[in-house]
Amino acid sequence: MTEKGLDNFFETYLKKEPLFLDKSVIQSAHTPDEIPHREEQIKQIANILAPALRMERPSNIFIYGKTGTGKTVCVRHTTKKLQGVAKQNNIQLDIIYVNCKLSKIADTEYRLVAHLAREFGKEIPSTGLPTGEVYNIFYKAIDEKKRMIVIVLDEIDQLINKTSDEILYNLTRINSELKNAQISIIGISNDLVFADNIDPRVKSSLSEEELVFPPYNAIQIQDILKHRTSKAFKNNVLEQGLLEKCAAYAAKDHGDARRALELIRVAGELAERNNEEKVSIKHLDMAEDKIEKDRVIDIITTQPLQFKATLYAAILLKKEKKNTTFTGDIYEIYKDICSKTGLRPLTQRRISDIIAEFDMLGIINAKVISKGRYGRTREINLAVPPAIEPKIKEIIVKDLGL
DNA sequence: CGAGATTCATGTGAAGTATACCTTTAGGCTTAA
DNA sequence: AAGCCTAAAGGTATACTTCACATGAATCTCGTA
Repeated sequence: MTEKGLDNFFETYLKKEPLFLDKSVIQSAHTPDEIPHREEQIKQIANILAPALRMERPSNIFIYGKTGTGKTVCVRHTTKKLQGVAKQNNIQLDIIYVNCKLSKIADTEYRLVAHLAREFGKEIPSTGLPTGEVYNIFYKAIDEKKRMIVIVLDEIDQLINKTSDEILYNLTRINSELKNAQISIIGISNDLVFADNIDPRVKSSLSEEELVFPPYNAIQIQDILKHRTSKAFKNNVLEQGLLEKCAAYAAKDHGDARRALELIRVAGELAERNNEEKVSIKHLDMAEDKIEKDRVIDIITTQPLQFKATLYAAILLKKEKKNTTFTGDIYEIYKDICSKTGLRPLTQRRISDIIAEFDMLGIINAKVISKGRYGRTREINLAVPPAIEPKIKEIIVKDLGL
């Protein structure tokens, strides 16, 4: 594009009628004022948390529900309101929200507690301190004055699966050590059976109250979509039947409202980019692809080099022969890649773990199978759409300097 | 022919190692009175 | 003498390695019909 062309481009962009009225309303960070079909749950959470306003420690809450059932939104909404009232009445109440899944923020006990302490303005080094010491710093930081603290641990199942349930034990035990402050924990889990695997002692103290968020049905998702899109989009830019279709997409396996909202937002962005006046079903399909693509690419670019090399081996191997691959094959190719790039090869033991992690991330499907006489291994398949494989390869090749 | 033993290739758990980073402590140097 | 800097000592978390044992169905072996 020439300079002149670029000028023109921005000029026309500015003149162009935007399709959006207020895009932020359907972005994932947005906490709406009204949450349809969750009145009951919000009421319950509010009831449980209300004692905080009288400086009585609210019961710990454990919330289950699949993705996109409004768990996070409801908790954020309720805590926000709670904090608002507390502030007006000069009540010392802190709400801390931690998403355990966001890579590297809180994926070990140390990092979680360090993160919490940092929320209270303490400097915690990334490594080197005993975990117990970090707990102490945290205790001291919060126990300075009389206050209530509500800690929201989102996607807590990820954290516990990766480490152990000791973290929860320590956290629930903190209260007995505190003189002034009191903390209350809200755990949010996507995994419905997750709590069955944790220490019963921990479980009973953590889930003094339990809430289950059922999936939305298609009608409810439509409702939510209507509600939000009416604020986000201009009138009449959504093609007839689009919301219904979008809701149907999202309700395919279970009612995932977050996904529905993301779909419609991305569809809108795509339509706008193509200078179209209406968002149509075509865009919805494109959006579905784009979301998946962005998700995968985002995960891959942030992986360490060794992980990339491993994934590259899996991709190469898939090209070579169409049928499924096994750990040993991948390891051989991986070693080749290492020697070509000067990367220090890791052991097969480690690669096995890396493969398992990619499985968790949903980048590959790995199933442990026994081939009888011919041993036992993982049966590995790429789980990324073939369309974006070249893109992934490109990224990895560049990063590995091949 | 069928039950039990064997076998393979790797899964998996535990313990050990390397690295990077932390705090504490003690000694040496500087500085100011 | 007090204050500050530096280096050594002693400690931790994390990512990885090493070691050793666990797995589980295809295949083999061998006793029996």
